[in-house]
Amino acid sequence: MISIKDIARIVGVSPATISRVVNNKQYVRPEVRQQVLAVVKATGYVPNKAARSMVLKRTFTVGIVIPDTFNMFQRQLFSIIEHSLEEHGYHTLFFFVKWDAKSELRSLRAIKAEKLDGLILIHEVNQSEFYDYLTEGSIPVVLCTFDRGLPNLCSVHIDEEAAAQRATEHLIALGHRDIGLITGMHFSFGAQRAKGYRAALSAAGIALDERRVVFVPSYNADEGKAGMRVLLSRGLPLSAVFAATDELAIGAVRALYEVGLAVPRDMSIVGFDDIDITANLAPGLSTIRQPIREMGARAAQLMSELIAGNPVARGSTVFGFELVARESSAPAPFAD
Amino acid sequence: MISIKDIARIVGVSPATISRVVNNKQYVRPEVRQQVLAVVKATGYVPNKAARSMVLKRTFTVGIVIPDTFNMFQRQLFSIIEHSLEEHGYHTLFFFVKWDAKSELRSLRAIKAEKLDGLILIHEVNQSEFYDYLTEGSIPVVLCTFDRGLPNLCSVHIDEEAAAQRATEHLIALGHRDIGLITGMHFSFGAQRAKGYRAALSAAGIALDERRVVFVPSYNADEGKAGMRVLLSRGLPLSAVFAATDELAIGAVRALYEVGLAVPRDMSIVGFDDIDITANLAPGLSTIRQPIREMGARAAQLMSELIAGNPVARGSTVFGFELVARESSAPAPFAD
DNA sequence: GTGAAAGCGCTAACAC
DNA sequence: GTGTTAGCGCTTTCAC
Repeated sequence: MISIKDIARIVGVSPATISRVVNNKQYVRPEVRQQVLAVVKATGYVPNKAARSMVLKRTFTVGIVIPDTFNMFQRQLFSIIEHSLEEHGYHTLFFFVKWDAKSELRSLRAIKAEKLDGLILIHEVNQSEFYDYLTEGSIPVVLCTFDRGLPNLCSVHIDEEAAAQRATEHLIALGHRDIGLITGMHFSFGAQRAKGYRAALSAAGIALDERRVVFVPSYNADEGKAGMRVLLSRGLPLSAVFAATDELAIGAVRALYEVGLAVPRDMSIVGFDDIDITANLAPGLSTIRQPIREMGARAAQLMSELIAGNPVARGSTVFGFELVARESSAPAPFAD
Repeated sequence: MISIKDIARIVGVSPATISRVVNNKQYVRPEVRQQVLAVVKATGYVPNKAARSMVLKRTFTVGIVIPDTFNMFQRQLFSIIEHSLEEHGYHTLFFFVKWDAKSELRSLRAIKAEKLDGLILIHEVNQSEFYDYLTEGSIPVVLCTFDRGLPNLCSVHIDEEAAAQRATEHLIALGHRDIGLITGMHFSFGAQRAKGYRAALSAAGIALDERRVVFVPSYNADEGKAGMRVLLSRGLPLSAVFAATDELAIGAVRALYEVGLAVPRDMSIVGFDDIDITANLAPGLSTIRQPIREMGARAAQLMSELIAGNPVARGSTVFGFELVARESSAPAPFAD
């Protein structure tokens, strides 16, 4: 591999001069600069990042911790963050972590070894050892789409509970009273969205029946299908279901389809997240839109400020959400 | 940041000994080894990867080049590759590249700077400068889901044309004669799948009408919707459409829904890839299944062999495919 | 078994 | 303006 010394030898100057040119520093005669640039181009020389980061003690790389089985919302989000970070001059290194202690600790080790400039979490880890590392201040940290009440960390998210309440209220406003909930275990948003659902029913004076609530292990379409089957099997009146993610909603619609029920004719469905695909389903899925672009861009920007050492307000940045009513939710039968 | 010297000082031995322990080398007294391990654990010491890779001239990192706007198939694929690579002891660094020369060249620079142990491409780049780098042999390379007839590179893919032909034949076997095609520009698979479609029609003695073929700029649902609208606007008889990806198919179904047409009652649709979501749509999408797990695992395994310097057969590894018939394709009206 | 020393590729003082 | 030097954190001979 061609190194800075090789270039120096070819041009007939010292490595220091090459370094100055490559890093756009002053104090190089224009002619020399041109010569160096020419040789760099001809040889395809690119400075070794490892060597560079060793002396600079900066890696220009920020880590992104995401769930091993990231869903479409998270996929969109991390694409956005990656792009924003790139605009701020940072590379991105992904750490896929599973929902178990071993995986978290292994990732933590890897993260430490990389000597990253910063870390963005899209995945809620659980190990206290992990949080100790995050809060000890050795690295700038931004939590994205959740917070944990850690006051000295920056986080970017929406009001999950209020949003879920809004989704449920939408169904109530359409005249539905027998409203089910499919949500997931793990990750605090699953419980927060359940809380919003309960709050909406309660505010509308609808008695909460826990048999209309299903917690599934994960947030994908397969689980949504399974969850809807459980709901149907309980035999209670049910005219609408709020699913805690769009993917759960998609699976729920599928379960209905398999038993010959149509959406929204026989059942209204509302999802959550407004992932790309929802608008293109048939019927289009009513859902809660998170301002994903703005959230991702803000996370990247906060990170960049944090790394630069600029003063940044710690704590939560709470974004607004929006109900997007599409075809999957319709007035309840016999609604007055 | 705590370094090997710190550990050495604490334990009261030399850095060399610490290195031996950390890397599981021989020639360390058991007692000393235990002591070192204890201090490593207590301090949370993790060797600096940059320093390590500088002396070893290995980074234990393989790059994955993926399209900036990766689709769900590619998302599944790179998750699989990432996991497999991890099992082989490698980290993964992603390079998102756009379909333009500037982006490709920028990524190429970044790739060179990282001094990666290997590179897997899920994205077909175009710049000859990029291919020069890939073929010059300075780094192990595996192409995944495509090949470019570069005999000295390893590639893993299916027979795109045969698979597309199979998809089209499925529609023909259901009695369809007026079959449209929606496919994309860029990436050779778009053209290969179009070729398979044409071959199937031709083999069945169905005259090819180019007005039933639409090339859209990209492979997502929005484009599928746009493509279907174009097809409908041309006013030709049409009872079935083959979409070159599942996402295109999803958009096509949506376009039909918006004008009050139902699948498969009014139109049969076949997609391609068998992404996760297709089985959970309503109706489920008939499609071509690529053996994505096997392909991803093989790509990772080839890479690992290549890095180890083991002899590996260069050229293409061609995997089989499978037609998955679900509800979106049904017999043609008036089929005999 | 263990330590001292060299060196990986680069940047940043500090001379000149 | 430019070169010399030291050193980032690590591994690896080579003495001992």
